[in-house]
Amino acid sequence: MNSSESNDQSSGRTTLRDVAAAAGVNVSTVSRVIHNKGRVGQKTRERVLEIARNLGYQGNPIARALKTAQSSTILMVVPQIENPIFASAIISAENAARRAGYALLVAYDHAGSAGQVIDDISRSSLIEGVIIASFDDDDQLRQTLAATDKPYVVINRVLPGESHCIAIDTRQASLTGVRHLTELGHRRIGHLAGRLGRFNGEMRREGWALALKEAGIVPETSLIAEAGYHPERVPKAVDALLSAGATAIHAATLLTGVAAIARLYALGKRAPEDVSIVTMHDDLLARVVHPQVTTVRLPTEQMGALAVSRLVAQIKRRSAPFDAAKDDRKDREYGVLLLPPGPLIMRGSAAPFSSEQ
Amino acid sequence: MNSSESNDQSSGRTTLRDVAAAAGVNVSTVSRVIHNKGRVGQKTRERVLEIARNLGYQGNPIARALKTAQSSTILMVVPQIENPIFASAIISAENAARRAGYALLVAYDHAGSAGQVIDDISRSSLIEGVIIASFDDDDQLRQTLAATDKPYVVINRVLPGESHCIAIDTRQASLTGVRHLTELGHRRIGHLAGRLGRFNGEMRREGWALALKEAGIVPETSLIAEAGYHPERVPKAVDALLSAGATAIHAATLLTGVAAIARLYALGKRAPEDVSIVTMHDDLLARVVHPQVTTVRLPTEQMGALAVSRLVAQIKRRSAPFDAAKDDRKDREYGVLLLPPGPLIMRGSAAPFSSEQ
DNA sequence: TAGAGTAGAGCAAACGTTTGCTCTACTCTA
DNA sequence: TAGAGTAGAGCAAACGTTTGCTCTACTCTA
Repeated sequence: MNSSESNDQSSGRTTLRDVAAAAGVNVSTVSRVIHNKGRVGQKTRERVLEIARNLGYQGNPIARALKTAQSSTILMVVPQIENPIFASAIISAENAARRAGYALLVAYDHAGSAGQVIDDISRSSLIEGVIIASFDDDDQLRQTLAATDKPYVVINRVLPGESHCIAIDTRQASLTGVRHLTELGHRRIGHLAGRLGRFNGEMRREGWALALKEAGIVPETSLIAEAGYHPERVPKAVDALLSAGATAIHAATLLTGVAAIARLYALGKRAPEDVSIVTMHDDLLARVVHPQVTTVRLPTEQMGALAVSRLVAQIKRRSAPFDAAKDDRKDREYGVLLLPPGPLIMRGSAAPFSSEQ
Repeated sequence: MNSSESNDQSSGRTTLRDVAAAAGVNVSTVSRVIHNKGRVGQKTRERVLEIARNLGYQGNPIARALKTAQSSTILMVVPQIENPIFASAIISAENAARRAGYALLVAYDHAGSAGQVIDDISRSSLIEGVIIASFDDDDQLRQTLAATDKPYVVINRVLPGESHCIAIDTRQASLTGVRHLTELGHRRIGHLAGRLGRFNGEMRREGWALALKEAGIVPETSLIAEAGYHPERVPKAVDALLSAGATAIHAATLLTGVAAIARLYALGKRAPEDVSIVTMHDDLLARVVHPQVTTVRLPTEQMGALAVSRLVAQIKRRSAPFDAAKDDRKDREYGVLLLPPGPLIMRGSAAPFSSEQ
């Protein structure tokens, strides 16, 4: 009845003012207690803390954000969420963000324009930085980045001239995978390519060629067939490689590698007896099919976590631009980061070359 | 030099005040123009609009949120992101949210406690509602929901006594799938079960049993083998079903269905020649293996989109609790929603029973 | 032509914080 | 014991909006 009786008459949520009133101190004191800032007496501190706890004070992130101009929110834009590489990057990024006190907004770039997504989201949320995975072409992505006034990190590709990139050295991954095949005695090794002309597609093709040359084999164009990330293009591509005499195939992605195995079955052939298959990225999928897939592990989780930590470092640097003392510790975090692939996981899809193949 | 020369001296971002000053009107007028609220003259409106455009005024979501107590942010908690069901629900939820003017925070519940996740996120973000997918048991989830003061929608399961649930009628999906097998002449149909005792596990088992009874077959316990969502448990489970004489298997999930096919290969058997496989949920995975998987499509995207629209309806209702006039239109959105499954997609993993099996 | 009505705008408070500055009452030192 | 120094607290402005209220200058109607 009494209007000063209860404070849940208005918003319902306990506010700094409520705590201050209950403790008989100024709101500024409560604020300082909560954030451990400024000097406040031992007894006052304890009393305020207890009252805050009793009243269930939570703090209003919005009000704090307005004052400090920091929303503690970052955005991650992905072009595909069903791709296990992005799924695992999202998981690890979300974990890393939460640990760093940031919330992660995830947006799916269904229109194929990361810039548009960023604009849309910015309308309803104040985001402090962006992690971008995108299939946009170099120029378009560069434009998007140029138009962004926020810190960002590009993942899963290297954009020439752009230093805030974190990618996986898939050239090395392909090299490792194909080397395994040459060591198994294969000489005619096909490459079921990703998207040629794009970063990851080219890296893989180069890795394939490198491993071949290493073994004294001349890479032949006829042993390259492009399928991108599209399983439906795999059968035709596999057929082409088989016609070219491939006894082994290096697939650019786990999904197309699995599809290649399926194609072999459909042709009445088998992996690895008739054709060996090696791909990259490890995931449930690799263990759920027969034969289980021999693959090079990719540090996708590391990529997600590092993207967050680099982004957060940028955000912090920006909010304290002249604090050079702290900067030196972070300086090494500048520059393109190309993560080495994980180990080769030998499972059942690759076997020694046999003259009967 | 002149402190009134430029406004990018402070935050850098154009503010309502900047626009008002440039247009020679009060900030309140600008606000009304931007939001189409209140009466403002035609000429003033146009002038303000143009100046706002020229200055690149964007609006500050944080300030708006503080004033209106609406952050336009919702949280989606998922227990697995690599599960294609959740991946597709996330995609569609994110799209629906963005269209409704909301941003979607995605959090991965790695600790198996949705409540903890909600608390953590609430610390850094003001969220208006929560979409929860969880593997917590009924009691734990109920506790979490009771502790939440925000609107919520539980997806992918029905919690007895809880009306804000959206699930897929997987009993019907299993019925459809198994009926297909009985129609193909199979009599001994094994069930590669999900997690028995849990909602989706039980629904599927019931659907399997229903279809059997429909065909005059008595469901036998020996024809049920539990594998959950764990592919590594599939081989043993499949072996058990085969020992029990199964000529066909209904797998509770696409992933275990695929693993079952792999197990057959490992045993020197084949699908569908030796054993037919039918599962549920359609996804790239179903088309990437050999044989391609016969499956019952699940409306996972619809589930994600509906979760958002129901949640948003709840949020709106809460912010205008006494506006009964608008309510009647939304009333039908109350109550548990059990979405009918999609059609059976016939691919290569199920074939007519043959006496040679 | 006088009075009522209204369209178009401005004023000012408020949302819940943070933080620079000020004030008070001590505790030291010389 | 007087003066300087400091610990502990409060004051008040500000972040960028939204919105109820007020004010002014019209345009009507009788």
